[in-house]
Amino acid sequence: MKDISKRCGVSPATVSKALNGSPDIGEETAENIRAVAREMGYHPNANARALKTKRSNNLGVLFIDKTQSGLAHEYFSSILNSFKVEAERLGFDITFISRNIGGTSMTYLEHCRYRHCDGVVIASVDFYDPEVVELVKSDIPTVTIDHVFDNRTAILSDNIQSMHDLVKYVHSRGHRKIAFIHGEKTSVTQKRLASFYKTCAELGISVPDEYVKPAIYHDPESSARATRELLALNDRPTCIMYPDDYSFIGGMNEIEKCGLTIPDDISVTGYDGIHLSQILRPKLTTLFQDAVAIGREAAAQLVESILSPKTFIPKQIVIPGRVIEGASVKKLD
Amino acid sequence: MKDISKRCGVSPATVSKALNGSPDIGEETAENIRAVAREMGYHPNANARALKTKRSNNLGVLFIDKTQSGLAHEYFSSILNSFKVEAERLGFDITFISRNIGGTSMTYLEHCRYRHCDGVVIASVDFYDPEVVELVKSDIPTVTIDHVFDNRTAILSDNIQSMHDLVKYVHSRGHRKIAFIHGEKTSVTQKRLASFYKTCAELGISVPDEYVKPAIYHDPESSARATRELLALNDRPTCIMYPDDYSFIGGMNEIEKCGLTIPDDISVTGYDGIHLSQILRPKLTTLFQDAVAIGREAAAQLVESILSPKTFIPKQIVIPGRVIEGASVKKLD
DNA sequence: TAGATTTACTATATCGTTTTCGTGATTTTA
DNA sequence: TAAAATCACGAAAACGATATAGTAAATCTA
Repeated sequence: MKDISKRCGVSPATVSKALNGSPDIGEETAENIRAVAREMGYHPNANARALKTKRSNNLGVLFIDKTQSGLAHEYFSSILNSFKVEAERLGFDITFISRNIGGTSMTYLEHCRYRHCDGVVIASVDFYDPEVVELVKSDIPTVTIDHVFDNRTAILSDNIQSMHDLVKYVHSRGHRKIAFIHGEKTSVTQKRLASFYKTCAELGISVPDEYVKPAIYHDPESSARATRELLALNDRPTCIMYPDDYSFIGGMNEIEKCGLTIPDDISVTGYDGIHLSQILRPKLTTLFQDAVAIGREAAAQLVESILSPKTFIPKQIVIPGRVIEGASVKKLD
Repeated sequence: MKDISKRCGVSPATVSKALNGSPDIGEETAENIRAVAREMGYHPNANARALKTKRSNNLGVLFIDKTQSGLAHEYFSSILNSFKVEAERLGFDITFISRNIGGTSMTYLEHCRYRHCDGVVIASVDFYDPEVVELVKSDIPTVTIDHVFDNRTAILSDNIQSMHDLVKYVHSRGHRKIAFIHGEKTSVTQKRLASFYKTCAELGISVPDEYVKPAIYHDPESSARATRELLALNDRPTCIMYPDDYSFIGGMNEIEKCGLTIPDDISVTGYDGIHLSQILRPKLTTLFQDAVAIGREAAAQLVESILSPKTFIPKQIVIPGRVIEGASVKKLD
């Protein structure tokens, strides 16, 4: 900038203003400065800018999946990608937040401060981890996904309505003996489970305790085990609802091992609507969660809360899902 | 830091040195300063530090999959995750490099300069894109994955040896009519294809042209089409080798649609060794690419080249793969 | 013991921006 | 036409750290 100012015969302050489109610079001068800057290959230094403005244009991303498998879960990797795209469109880069940077362990909050993140999106973590709570309670704007903190913005997949729709669909196909394999206990699971019971009750379906089995999200092994138990029952369900599409694979193997065919002998549903679910044969009937919308909305809200801290009101945004009708739920008569 | 210096009755310079473990500070003073810093909740400002030292401790990541599906490809998302973990261990954060930050489009190189990345890892992009070439030719240290640039460090999955091993395994199971569905033309594909032909030649297997079909990586549709063509041949292959595990799903559907069973009627192999391949039944025989080692090595090399620019010699590191024996290749006699 | 070296620390400049306040010139207003 | 307002720009400080060069005191050397 100094060089540019010399070449243009103006002060560095003027260059800064011209480049940032400040109104109190003459049109002619500004145009000239911009031209020279382009010609000299000038590019701003984000660090210097961040230092002075106290805005880094950097968003933190706190995404830990417990399995440490990285970004294996398509639902979350898809949210992340969508978040990234929208954030970049709005002029923000993203930085992964982690403890254990360079041996010296810092808390999530410390890492955010170190990198001067303007805001943080939090998903797929243990929301009861004290370090996560500390971060959420700090003055750094946060958006959480699929979990609500008091007076903080959250983006939520509509698990209640979605589960309702899915059960209703299964019911509409004539099923009355519906089993549900659910994931480990989180607020998401609780919502789905409650909605499952409630919808069944509304539809006049009774749900024996042995039709509801616990498993682990994204873990085909545990779903296989649950499936085995369900198939061994005297009064078998006619439809098994899986905690997610990926877990279903485990169930699928079990079902085929018993010599049963989907959907002729037993019907199934998934959850998530990942790409894989639609290339399996039969196509899986599942609940599509709009990860793209969730990620985009998370970025949009976070940025808005950063740019307009005074007027921004924390809110909970619920993103609707949608039943994808595959061919895995047989029509009974 | 100023506050700390006042509280300790020393100068800010002393504080800086004490905190960075500089040798020319008295042990007692340093200890006291560290204690006070901890007590006052001091944390360094990465931007200020970067501004002064010209080192951001930030690594750029250039990862574009052409399908814009984000991080859907498990091989790459796994490399990325491993890279991230190792980079963080070494004290570096990572930043995604992209054009189109905040509307104003910048080149990859410009983005790197803007964020002052100390180095960049490049994978899964169009390596002939002029912007990628510009970045690689710049003074910013780079590491590429599965592609070699002159005088630059590259980490390569050993496609030649791997393909050799895989074909040899299939041959050892008695197969002589082996078809190969390959991905779109990249240097990786060329290596695998060449190795396929060479190994077949060595083993005395002739490969009719119609046994080699093009498809698109990670695209079950195109693999399904290729499979259809192969199954329609008068002289069917006894084994089909797929470009990757995920694509195989498309082939699997086609095979089952024909009423054929894997591996009794036809054998198959995958490539990548993603988690999915091992939960399918039958387990897929595939070639495991060590994505974790690749990512880790990429980070290690990149950081070394940053820390020791004088002595670092660009190199190509080849990471071996490994045949995972599933149950998808039948033993013929 | 005088000079040389080492130790422990400080003063100051600087990294590349932005921001605040000020100023002279020009234009508008009454 | 004199006073007020506006315009276009500059001077200088500041953001939070580090690096360089220097200094006084303590220690060593011959």
